[in-house]
Amino acid sequence: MKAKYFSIDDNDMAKVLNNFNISEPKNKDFGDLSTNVSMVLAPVLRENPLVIARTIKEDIISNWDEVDSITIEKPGFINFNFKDSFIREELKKIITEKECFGFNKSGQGTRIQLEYVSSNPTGSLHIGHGRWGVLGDSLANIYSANGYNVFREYYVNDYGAQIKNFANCVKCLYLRHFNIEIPYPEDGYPEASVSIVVGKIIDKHDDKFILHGNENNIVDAAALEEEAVKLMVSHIMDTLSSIGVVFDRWFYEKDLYKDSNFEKVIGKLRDKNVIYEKDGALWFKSSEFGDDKDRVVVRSDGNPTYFASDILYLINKIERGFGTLIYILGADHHGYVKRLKAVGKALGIDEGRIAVVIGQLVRIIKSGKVLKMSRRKGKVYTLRDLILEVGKDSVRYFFCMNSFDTPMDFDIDLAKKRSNQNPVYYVQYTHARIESIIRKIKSSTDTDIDNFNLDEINISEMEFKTKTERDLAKAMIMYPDVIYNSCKNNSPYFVTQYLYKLASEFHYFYNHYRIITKNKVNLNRLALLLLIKIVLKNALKMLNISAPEKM
RNA sequence: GUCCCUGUAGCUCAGGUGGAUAGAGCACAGGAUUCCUAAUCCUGGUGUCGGCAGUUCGAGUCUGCCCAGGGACACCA
Repeated sequence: MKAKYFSIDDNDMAKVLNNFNISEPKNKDFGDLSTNVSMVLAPVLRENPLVIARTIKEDIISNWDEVDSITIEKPGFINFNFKDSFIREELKKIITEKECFGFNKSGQGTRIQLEYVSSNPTGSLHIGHGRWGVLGDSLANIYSANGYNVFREYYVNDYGAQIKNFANCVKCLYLRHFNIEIPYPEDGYPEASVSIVVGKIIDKHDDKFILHGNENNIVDAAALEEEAVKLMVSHIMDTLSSIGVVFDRWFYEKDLYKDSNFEKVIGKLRDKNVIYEKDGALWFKSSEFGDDKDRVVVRSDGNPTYFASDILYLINKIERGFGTLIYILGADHHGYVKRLKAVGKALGIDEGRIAVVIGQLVRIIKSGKVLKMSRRKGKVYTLRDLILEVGKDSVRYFFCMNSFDTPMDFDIDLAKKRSNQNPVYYVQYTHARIESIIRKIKSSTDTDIDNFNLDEINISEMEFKTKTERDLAKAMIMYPDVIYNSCKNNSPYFVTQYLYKLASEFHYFYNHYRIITKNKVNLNRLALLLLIKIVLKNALKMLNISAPEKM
């Protein structure tokens, strides 16, 4: 049998390594961990999986110090339990690592840039932007926790046709305020939303942008545009920061065109022979690199397209030395993925360095009905409205609750409920309850909780007197895995799911066992409680959701 | 027409690399508090995993085709 291990050729070995797993079984009764390795080996070794399982059990797993009670089940699963001593060793890490418990170094300091939201500064953020913002921010936290060197960036489109259009709308409404009528742009933005910006400009600057005594040129359009963009960006910044979404850099599109950078890049692309002229426009040969068709870089009127900026920005990111670039885009932008990757390929950038996360769209549900958005009339339920209505914690939790692949419905009524129907409260209540117990210990027992030093707890002597306590301990030591996996899968919702599970186990524990009985504290359980508090806080911090002392 | 996403319990959704009896929450019904916050806990689940084929020891998971819903397909951004 042993000889057979060595007779596996590389091909089969790869297959085995790819397919075998060791994980928590769906059904807890099977044990703490389970592996399918013998079933994966069976076809390769041409041996009954049960026989292989027995060999592995005897020769390998039984030698592991961490493991207790190994069993073999039907098709060939090997199930085993952790020794309590192993769980205790893992628990010690919570005390030594504290707020860093759960972190790992798998990212090896790779510099990684995340770009998200990047909404045009021509209007308020909508609900979807909130989802990308929260997703991006949480993901950034998770990557950091996995040892990456993370940089968060918002790309401001302050260049091109859309911004000109916006500027014209602003100009028109601004002049109208001073009784100068010019026609409102036909494809202009809704007046209702533009007028908010214009109102602010007038409050701040009054008629500063009016050029007096000049018949042909009545307004300083460039300065007005600059001010309008500035106000919009700061409005967006305020909204996002109110839910904890902050950036290391706000990157302005205009900067890409400084110092004739554009001409230089076009020159480079020409040298690489990936660009050509047709119908008076300049085209990029994206179809040669996996896109459906070639794309225009410079229009026949001489203006660069948005795609041109994409190219410049991509090159800029690479030149700044980021190892991996993550783009978080809404589903309405998925068409860009192919051309973006095409540019990467054309420039010889390793494919794995450009990752695109496509998030599906969000609908608002209010009183059981889909809230209809009428952009034209400017009657939009904005992100700011949502934040004001349900609050930061609910916004963050709800946006992290689902896989981003799922189009999501945001149920406003649910998010506002202060009851067990609302998962945010359920999770936060756990923390508040722990704090409450601590207060109680302080006020009505002789245990000196203020000087109760976790470092002094002798975890090695901790006992798991009930299955509940052991399960709680086990749930806690699984937390680092959650952080690792949620990074690997770009899925912050693993953390929300974990939080809910941990909260649920805690509430069960709380309802069935007492920490304080007749003014005496059960120190074993108190220790467990304080450990949960740390893990809970860490997980909440990963999603930037508050851990309240009281509720 | 082409491309992307989705289809799992009444509703909202998990089901990370195929694995054991497909799971949570909500809703609904009943129960629990002399005692640390009842914003809690306990009990109650027969589902054509959208459909049909295929791959294999094994498919909700992989492949193909079909059906349904959402989104994207500009010298707009």
